[in-house]
Amino acid sequence: MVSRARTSTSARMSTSARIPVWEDALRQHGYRLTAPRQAVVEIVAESGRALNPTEIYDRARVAYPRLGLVTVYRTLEKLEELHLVQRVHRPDNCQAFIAGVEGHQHLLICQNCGRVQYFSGDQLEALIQRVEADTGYQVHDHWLQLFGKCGEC
Amino acid sequence: MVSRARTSTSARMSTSARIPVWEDALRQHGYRLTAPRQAVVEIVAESGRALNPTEIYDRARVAYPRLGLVTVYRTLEKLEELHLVQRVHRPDNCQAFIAGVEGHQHLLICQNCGRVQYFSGDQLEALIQRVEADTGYQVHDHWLQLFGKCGEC
DNA sequence: CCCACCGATGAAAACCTTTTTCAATGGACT
DNA sequence: AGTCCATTGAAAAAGGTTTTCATCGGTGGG
Repeated sequence: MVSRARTSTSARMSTSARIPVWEDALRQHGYRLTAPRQAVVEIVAESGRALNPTEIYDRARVAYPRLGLVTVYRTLEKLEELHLVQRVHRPDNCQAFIAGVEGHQHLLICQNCGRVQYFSGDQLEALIQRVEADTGYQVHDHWLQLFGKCGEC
Repeated sequence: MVSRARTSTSARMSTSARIPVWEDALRQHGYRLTAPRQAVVEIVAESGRALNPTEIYDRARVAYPRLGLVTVYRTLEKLEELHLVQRVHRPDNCQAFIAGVEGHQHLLICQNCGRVQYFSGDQLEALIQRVEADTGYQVHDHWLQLFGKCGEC
């Protein structure tokens, strides 16, 4: 029951299709494409759940056992800088990462299994204008996150 | 330029008026009211900015120099459990605390000085229903945070 | 008003995650 | 193939949070 106009980018681009895009982005920003980086990219690009550095490390070592945890941190830093991944904030854990999407989208997170879905169309302009008038703040950015239970949980 | 109906609870209750309420809440839940706790409560209740444990520790020690950092952590844990304080999540730091308010309200945070203001009236019901229909998730909770620049910055 | 109990405290140690350091490695371009 | 320098992994350092434990002191009962 997904209306086309509202389909999230993560649904539009298959997770495996994301990998060459990320690898190009790394190269185009002067970063070398190495085996340990490929192992990290592969895990994060293909996960529909937010993963923390240790989880990524454990999973990526299956494909590349020599991988060091430090490299996971360093690769995530670069992927975040290129907006290829983004950090997911949850009440108990703000150190998890998920593949990013283009444009302004928000997250819907399953509290049970951690599955993450993007959505857009928040229409907060009126609210933001009202809050600006009420408080004297200038609003430059906003976060909206929904928490719940996914269809499979 | 604050419209009355929308005034935040934090504006309605003066920060100093919050202290006896908090102290009662602690007692009513079987927690003792001690000097170190009072020192912590006073700092958090009176701050309009989100403070992290070390900042609270530094400020509270002015009034109570024997205070230990561990007590700050333990007191924050209890205040959070009683919903008297809440954690503030920001892109770079999710370990800061601010006095909580009753009911469902959201945060507006100054990116420059850290001043925090509550607001309400998000009217996200329609959006949430649409996202539920699109994704098959059941939404149980949401976070909305605005970031910007306060009137004094 | 004093006592006794047991929750609360502070210091130190343990823990866990993240960052820094550094010598060795190996992509990418010539 | 050779050179340069970004990248790597291991180890150490750093930082922040939690646990441990002996002592202290609020609070309620006598």
